[in-house]
Amino acid sequence: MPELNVVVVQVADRQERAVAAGTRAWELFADDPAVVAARVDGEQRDLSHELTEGSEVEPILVDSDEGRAIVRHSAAHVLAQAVQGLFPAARLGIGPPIADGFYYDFDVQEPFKPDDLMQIESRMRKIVKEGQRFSRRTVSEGEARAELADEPYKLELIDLKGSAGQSEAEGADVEVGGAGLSIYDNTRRDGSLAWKDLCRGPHLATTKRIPAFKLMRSAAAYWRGSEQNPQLQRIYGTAWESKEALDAHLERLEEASRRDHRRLGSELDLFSFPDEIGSGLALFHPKGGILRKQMEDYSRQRHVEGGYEFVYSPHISKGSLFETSGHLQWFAEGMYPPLHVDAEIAEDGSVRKPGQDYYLKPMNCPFHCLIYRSRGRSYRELPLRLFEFGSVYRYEKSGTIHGLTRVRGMTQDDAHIYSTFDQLEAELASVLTFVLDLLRDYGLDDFYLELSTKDPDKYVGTDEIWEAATSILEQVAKDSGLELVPDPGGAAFYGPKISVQARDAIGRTWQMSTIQLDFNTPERFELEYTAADGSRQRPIMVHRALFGSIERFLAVLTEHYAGAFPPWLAPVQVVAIPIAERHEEYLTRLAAELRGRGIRVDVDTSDDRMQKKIRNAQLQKVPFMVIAGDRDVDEDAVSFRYRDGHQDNGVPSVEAIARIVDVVERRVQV
RNA sequence: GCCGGCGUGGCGCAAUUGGUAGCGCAUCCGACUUGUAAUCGGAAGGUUAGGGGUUCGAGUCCCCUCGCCGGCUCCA
Repeated sequence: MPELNVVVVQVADRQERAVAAGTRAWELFADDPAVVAARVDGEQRDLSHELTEGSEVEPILVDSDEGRAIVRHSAAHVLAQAVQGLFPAARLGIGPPIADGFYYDFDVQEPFKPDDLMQIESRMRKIVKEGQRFSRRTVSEGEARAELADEPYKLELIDLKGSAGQSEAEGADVEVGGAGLSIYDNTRRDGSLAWKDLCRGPHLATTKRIPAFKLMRSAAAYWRGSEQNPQLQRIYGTAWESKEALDAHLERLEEASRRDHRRLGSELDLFSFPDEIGSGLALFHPKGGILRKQMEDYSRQRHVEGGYEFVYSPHISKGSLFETSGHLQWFAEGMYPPLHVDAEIAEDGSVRKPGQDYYLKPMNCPFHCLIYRSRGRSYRELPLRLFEFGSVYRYEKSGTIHGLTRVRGMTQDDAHIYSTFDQLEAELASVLTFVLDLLRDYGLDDFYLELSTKDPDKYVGTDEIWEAATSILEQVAKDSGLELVPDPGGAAFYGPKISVQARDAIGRTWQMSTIQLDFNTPERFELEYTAADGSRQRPIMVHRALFGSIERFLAVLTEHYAGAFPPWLAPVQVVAIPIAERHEEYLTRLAAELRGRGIRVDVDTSDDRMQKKIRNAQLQKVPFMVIAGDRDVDEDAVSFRYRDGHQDNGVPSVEAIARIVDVVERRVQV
């Protein structure tokens, strides 16, 4: 029997082996159920892949990112088979693996209903049980077209592939990526064909190897991601390497929903969105107001220290300002429509005065530019840092509004820095440090950076300035020591940017701060400064917002802390709980002292039972409960109870006050 | 904006095949004062998001509007 030499790469070692010709990848791994596919010479392959001389073969384990993607991709095929079984008229879109799961898009007459999902899922379970084999065969374009004649969307994908262009549809490369075309057959144990799909693979050996999955929801999605295209019905599912991993994922989702700031916002009485006001417009209640004020006060203090100057600008302006800035030309649909004022119509209906259009401002920068331009500027004044908590209004599409994270009215902690090119590097470095320090003070400390660079099809300014500015940004980002993720082509047309992404307590990432260079706006506003040599120069403008918007930042903090804010931010820092009515006076005196030290404290003098008061404070996630009964009063002490339920009894009141004040001043979490 | 789902007192929920709206918490009143997550009793509170229609009869069925939720698209 002819032999081959192959290299088997296990986790910790490489070993050369001679195997019989015709050996398939799975044979190297003794049919280990944890191995779902193989990496052969750098390419992901099915376990049934036939090895060739010199192949380097590495197992892909089910609990790796690649392994889970293969499980999910296979689950997507099972989903599609189940759907076409139940709804033979359903035409296939694409069905890729995604973070935490998979989806498949279908063109169907009737959108799926919740009951349909249950039916589909149970049919999927049958298919999994059947243990259908996934087998790959390569086909010519003509063969593929013939076999998929009934699947117009697949044919379109083949067209796209043929027409040189990379397919832009997310996930489409999963169907037709790589060199040739391949079709995956699902065959039953008796060898009959159950289903097939155009697909690059790889897949699991059989459907039975899908360890755990669940359908999550259905929703419409535009074909190939474009609003111009028809909508298909998408079914989302999740799939994992084990039942335990699936359960853990579902538990994470529940945890996320327990932390949902919209829910906590009403439970903790922080804010609301009354229908009477309008979509995406929030009302901050007193407790939310305290949080917001704390955030703003501390931010202001840091900005003073950082050399920013504070400015204010109105919420509305004549349209001409936004013509100068370019907003009306490019982003009018993102702005509230104008208020038309001052028009006068004569008796005979003729226009005596045409009137003016005023707009709610969607950004603060035009105003700051006018402040810059209000008089001649010298290079000695630069960098000039203008800061404002500026409230802006954007007419976001109705379907995109989401709690405090996507609103129509928001307040940005916005600043614009006008700088010479020579100052740029030092200024950007200090801004980035400033940003990260501030975010850390609010308890976020796990970051990475994203560098968005020029979109070659859409930009203003010279290539030289883009290159120079981009390399400065990159240098600054690298010097921070943080992970840097490139975002090629992601820049706005007017300049590159760095954005700071923060991971929260349960590992989700949020885009927080952005530091954005702008070569365009100074031009449009004809901003200048007089340089040392007397020449007129144009400053470079930097837009930066640290919180992004206060509303959004509050939402992120709420979810990060699950509503249990660190004491310095907590709306109520201390609840004093008397065990009986006769202890109220003692606690009232203590509370007065705390209040004198700037602590937000309530004494619960309601006629509830003390246990009930503890429960209420606990549900409100108050950081400190100080409880006093006879023993404490006698000893001039209090008993602490913390949010985690642990207690510390008989603490002398002087020490108790010091402890609370200390934690608040140090801005630490308890 | 698009597709789908949902919309019952402040909040969370219930109302068999369409038969005339209930419960818990919160609120108010009264009693009780009790060492670490819910004391007891009573009262008040809803033209079932709004409008139109079908029906002897609509919270339940149909249409429109508004809002919310989940995705898609968008996010200067």
